[in-house]
Amino acid sequence: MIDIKLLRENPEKVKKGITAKKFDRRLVDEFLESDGKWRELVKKVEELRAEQKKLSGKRDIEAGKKNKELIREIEAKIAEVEKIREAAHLKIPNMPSDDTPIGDSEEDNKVLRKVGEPRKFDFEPKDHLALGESLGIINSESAGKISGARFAYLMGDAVRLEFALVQYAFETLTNPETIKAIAEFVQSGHSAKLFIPVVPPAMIKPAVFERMARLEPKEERYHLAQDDLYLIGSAEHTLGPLHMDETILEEKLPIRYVGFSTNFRREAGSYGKDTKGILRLHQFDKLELESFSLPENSVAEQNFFVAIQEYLIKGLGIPYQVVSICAGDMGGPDAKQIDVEAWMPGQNKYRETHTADLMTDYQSRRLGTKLKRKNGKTEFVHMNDATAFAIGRTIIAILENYQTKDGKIEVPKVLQKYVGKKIIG
RNA sequence: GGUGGGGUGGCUGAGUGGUCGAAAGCGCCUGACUCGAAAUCAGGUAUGCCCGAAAGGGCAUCGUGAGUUCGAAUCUCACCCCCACCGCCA
Repeated sequence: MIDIKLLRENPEKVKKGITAKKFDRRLVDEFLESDGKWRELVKKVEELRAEQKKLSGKRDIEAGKKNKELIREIEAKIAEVEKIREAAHLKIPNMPSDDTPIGDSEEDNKVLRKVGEPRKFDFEPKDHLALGESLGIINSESAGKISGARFAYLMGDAVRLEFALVQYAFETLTNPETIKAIAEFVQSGHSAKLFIPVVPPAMIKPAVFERMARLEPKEERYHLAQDDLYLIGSAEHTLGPLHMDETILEEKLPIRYVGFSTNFRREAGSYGKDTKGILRLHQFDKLELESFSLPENSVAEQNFFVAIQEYLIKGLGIPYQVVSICAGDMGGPDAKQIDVEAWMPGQNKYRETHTADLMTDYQSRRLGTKLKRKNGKTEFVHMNDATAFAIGRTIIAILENYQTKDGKIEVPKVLQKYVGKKIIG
């Protein structure tokens, strides 16, 4: 939810932001109109309730009864207006940050930097599926028979790679020296608080999903009708509400988590897109960063997350580019979105492997996650979430970038001790 | 799944129809004492919303929602969650 004060005091600014995000600007007027009515009615009913208190203090039963009827009448009206007001408020997205590129689609995203030279092959590089199948570590065919399209079996060394990535990330994110160096690199004095590893629930209640502003698009979610629960599409979905309806003391911030989870996505609307291999599956494992921070530090926190992503992927020796996502292409709750895209020789292009979202107070306002300042004032915390590793996609990047002429895979140096070998094949 | 107990402020925890937005302790803030700190003492310390330039005033909130009542933390109903024990089970 965006700040009601901003809506009332600067509707033009909100309209501008909303339009940039390709939302209907009339939502703002809809909100303001119902908000005006709502305020009028609230004032009235509160006066009546004050009267009611006096009457009950005097034990004036008759007058109290009459007054009560009036109160009920107005309460009914308020409920009506409030429905419209709330609906409009919830639909209004977060405002894009000032440095977010304007644009409608992927084409308008801005490449901030490219790091690492794509490797020159002296043979025709294969794509990950061809490599994975011939090595017997990716099995799409059986998955198709057993579970359908967009499922896969990871086997053997692909599984070793998966858990190697998990260990590599956990080790990095809980290493005081590394985190301190990255934090200092981003901004002098930025908190070097370590990440708490989490395995969060993979199912979530609809109401909480809604409060995370992540239930929509619903057609993208798997719903378990029998228990009215949704499968998460990211660990973010159950990490974000971890401090729902809580007030956190200023000195406890930032709080940082790294969650491992299996994620479920219906991939509605992407029929025919990336249908081969493991780039876009209904089920995939991912390590996700989530943090709750002071508002004044949240921009640096996002940069910190991006720096961690770069550290991790650079450590693997995979070329990548960092992209600033334009207003029309980013998520509703985002104020700013930065993606890291890894070089994938099999497709001869960069593909998204990481994303870092700055939510400012948009989610925390819905979730009721607040902070209490040392001076006693409370406000909403700022939230950030980001990918540490989308494991499947990182495996793709490793297979394709590290393939040898005879179809084997060199294991990136930082992973060798976890995989237990230098060559797959 | 069964039985029992319970959800109260940043935390612990009292309170079973009106004087309760709520005792007490912890924590936190301010002041005194101190060279300074600790300890001690005194005072302060929930949130949201509405009206107001402000001072201030008002309303709501004791898991959530509905209800009974002139009046609800306290009574009724539904739901959610937690704990204990039993059963079942990876």
